[in-house]
Parts: sequence; C-alpha cells; structure tokens
Amino acid sequence: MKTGLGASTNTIGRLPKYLRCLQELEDQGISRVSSTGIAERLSLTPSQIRQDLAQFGSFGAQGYGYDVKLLANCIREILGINKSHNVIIVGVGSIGRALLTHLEFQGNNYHVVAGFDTDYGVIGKTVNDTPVYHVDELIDFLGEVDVDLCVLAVPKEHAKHTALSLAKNGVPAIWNLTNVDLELGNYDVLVENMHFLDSLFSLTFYLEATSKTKEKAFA
Amino acid sequence: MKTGLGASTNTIGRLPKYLRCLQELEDQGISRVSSTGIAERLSLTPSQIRQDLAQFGSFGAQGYGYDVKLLANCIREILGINKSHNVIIVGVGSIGRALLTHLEFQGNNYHVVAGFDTDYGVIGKTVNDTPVYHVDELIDFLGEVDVDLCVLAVPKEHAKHTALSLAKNGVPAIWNLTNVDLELGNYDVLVENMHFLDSLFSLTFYLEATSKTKEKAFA
DNA sequence: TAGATTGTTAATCGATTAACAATC
DNA sequence: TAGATTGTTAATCGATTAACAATC
Repeated sequence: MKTGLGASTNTIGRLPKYLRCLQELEDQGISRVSSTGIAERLSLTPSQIRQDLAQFGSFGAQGYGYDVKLLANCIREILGINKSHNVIIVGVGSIGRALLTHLEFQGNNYHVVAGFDTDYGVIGKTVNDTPVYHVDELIDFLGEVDVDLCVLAVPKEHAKHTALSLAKNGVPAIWNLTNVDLELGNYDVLVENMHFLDSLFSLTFYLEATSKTKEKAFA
Repeated sequence: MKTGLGASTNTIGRLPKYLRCLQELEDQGISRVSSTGIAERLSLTPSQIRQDLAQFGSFGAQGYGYDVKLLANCIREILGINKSHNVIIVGVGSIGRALLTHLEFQGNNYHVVAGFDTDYGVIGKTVNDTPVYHVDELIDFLGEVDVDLCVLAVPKEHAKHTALSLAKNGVPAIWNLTNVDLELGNYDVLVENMHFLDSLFSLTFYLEATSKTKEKAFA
C-alpha cells in the first residue's frame, strides 16, 4: 500500500521488528550482523531487509554488514522514537492501568503526562507516576499541554465520542485499543488500531485450517 | 504472502474487519449491504471485498448484495469462531486480568478453562469465573484437558521457556502478548503475536512523517 | 422490464526476490 | 589479494483493481 511517505506500510510495519531483533542481538553481546543474519532470525529474505532499509538510506558497509547499535539507532531515528513525545491515556481501567505499568513508555521517550477517567476510585491518584484526572478536565488540559498522542482505552460505548472530542481538540494521533472502528475521516488525526479480537480470530482461522489439513493426512 | 490454505494472509487479516463491520450494521438494524457499502465503511474497494470472499465461496446474490446476518455467520464459520475452543491463560498479571475481564471470550465461543500464575495473591482464586492455578500444575493440566489455545501474558523474562513448555506439551496455538519474539520453529505450534510496541512505533512514524510534511507546507 | 450487483476473468500495479557490480 | 556483503537494478511474483457477463 502506498503511503506517500516514501515507504510502504509493509516496510514501516517491519521496522519495529528489525529494531526488536537488533535489541536482542545487542543483549546477547553481538555487535555486528549481516542482512542474512537478520533475515534468518526473522524468517525473511536478506533482499527484503536491504530493500526496506534502502528506502531510508545506507546504513551498512560492503563486505562487513551492519553495526548492531548503529543500525538500531538509525531505525529509532527513522521511526521517530528518538524524539520525546507527550502522551495521555484516556480510560484508566484495567487495560489502561496494565499498559501504564507494563509497557515501556518511558524507555522509548514517551512521557505519559496524564490519565483521564470517570471513576473516582482512580481520579486524583497516580498510576505509575502518572496523575489521573476526571475526563471533564480533558479539553482544558489539551488547551494547556501539547499532547502528541493519546492512548484510547475507554469502554466500547464511549469510544466514538471520546475519539471525536480528541480529534476536535487537536490531538494528532490516537492509539485505539477499544476494539471499535473509529470514523474520523473528516478530521486531521492519525488512528492506529490495536484490535485484540482481530488477532485472536486470525489465529483461530489458522488453527482450524491446520487441524483440517491434519485430518486429511490421516484419512 | 502465501499460506498454502487457499487464502493470503492479507485476505485472512481482513475477514475480522468485515465481521466487525457487519456486526455494526446489524446493531444499526441494517439487514442488507452491498460490497460497495462495506467498502465505503472500511475505505477499501468493492472489488477487494468480492475477491476476498470469493476465496471461500459465494455468499451474496446478484442485484441484491449480501444479507448482513447471513454473511456475518458465513465469516464466523470461515474463521472457525462458530466452533467452541478451550483456552488457558498463562500469566494472570494486570494484562492477563484485563483481558479476562474485558475481552469477549465467552461471546465468541472461547471457554477460558484455567489461568496459571506464580503469584499466590491470585492462585486459588477465580478471575471472571476462571480458576487460577500455580504454573507448576500447568503440564499436568495439559495432560488432562484438551487445550486449543493459550494466551501468553507472562513477564518478558519468562516468555521463551514458558512458550517452549507449552509447545512441548501439545498446545497447538499460542497468542503471544509478551512483546518478545518466540523461537519455536522446531515445534508444531502456531504463534500469533500482539506486539503492542510495534503498533505504537508505527503510529509514531506516521506522526513524525506527517508533521515533517506540514513543516514543508509552511516553509 | 430496467437497474443493481454479484462472481469471475483480465489488466494493472506494487512488493518481493534474484542477480550483480561496487567495494570494504 | 580473496571473500564477504552491501546497495541497487532487473525479473518475478502476487495482490489489487477494473471490467463485464450473468442474473436476481
């Protein structure tokens, strides 16, 4: 798919996987890797990795390959995660709290500046150092603080109108964890969906498909 | 990408989205829809939807389109979610509990028969009617109960060896929420990854890319 | 009947793979 | 120098789109 950004969605989707692979290599004390080495670990072709990287520049050396740390930093730069980003999280229920506690926001330069909820059990408290406010204060907050990205983790019923309010108030990017498709076509906002059920359903398809294949093999 | 299953990964990945769209139409009381109607809601082309469905059969009628309920059921059948599946969840920390509470397992024929953890704070209790046992009991449990699918939500450090143990003990499918790449190439197990950070990083790329475009527009 | 829309075949487009010259 | 491996160009392959006959 075209993006108009000089790289396909497929390529962009693979960059985080390259980065994860490089981080694992670094953890293992390996400082140098070839496109073939990365390809083997990720079950891809060396060509694909070189083609993907070529969209953004030259990061290796002939006859040598890639310096693990250097390439990792280059990919961080391409992705933009070397820069600092202000994040809010709307919906501090169990999913929101789980992410706040376990996802490596801080280590990747995401600063979770505030959470918003309607439950007075969390309002006024802090979750993993992030202060939680009432949703009624959201719009005022957006007027005062530059927010780059919103993690949307409210219940299904509130997804659409909350997203609309975020878009109207200038939030440029929404990371949507609500399992609902947002319709914000008229607004200048990026939406990235994390649809849990889609992923689970795909897995189920492969599970059923392979079990059918096995039945055939025994027949 | 080829799957050897008569449909590409792209097609399979879109089926859950079609289903979600149809469910929303049903909720709105709309009983009939054309490929163009679905396409508009999902920002796809009518051709693509008809091509995707054609991989599995004929579900519409010329001059009429598709019956919403009927097509939804056909897609459920294609995905295999009309069948009942036994699920266990290994790692009942905050992410595991959030999923147990909020994801529509039951409504999609997934029966979460047990959870496993090492924390005596949850062991022996039930979370949303699911009993939680000590991880030490996992292998025995797998010997007694037919498990179709495991939700893996343990901390990063335990991801690989837990996955290995699941694979060795005959779990056919792992839904991996650990942000770690599992290496189970030698085992007969399906792995579907839900890498939160990958999704967040992609969004960040688009965010930075569009902000650069805007800077240019003002220059 | 006229209009609408499917299922399907053909055309196009893009993504992946292969090959190789450049060079470390 | 010989071997390895990049970056890049060309070839292949698959996925998407367009077109249209069939028919409800």
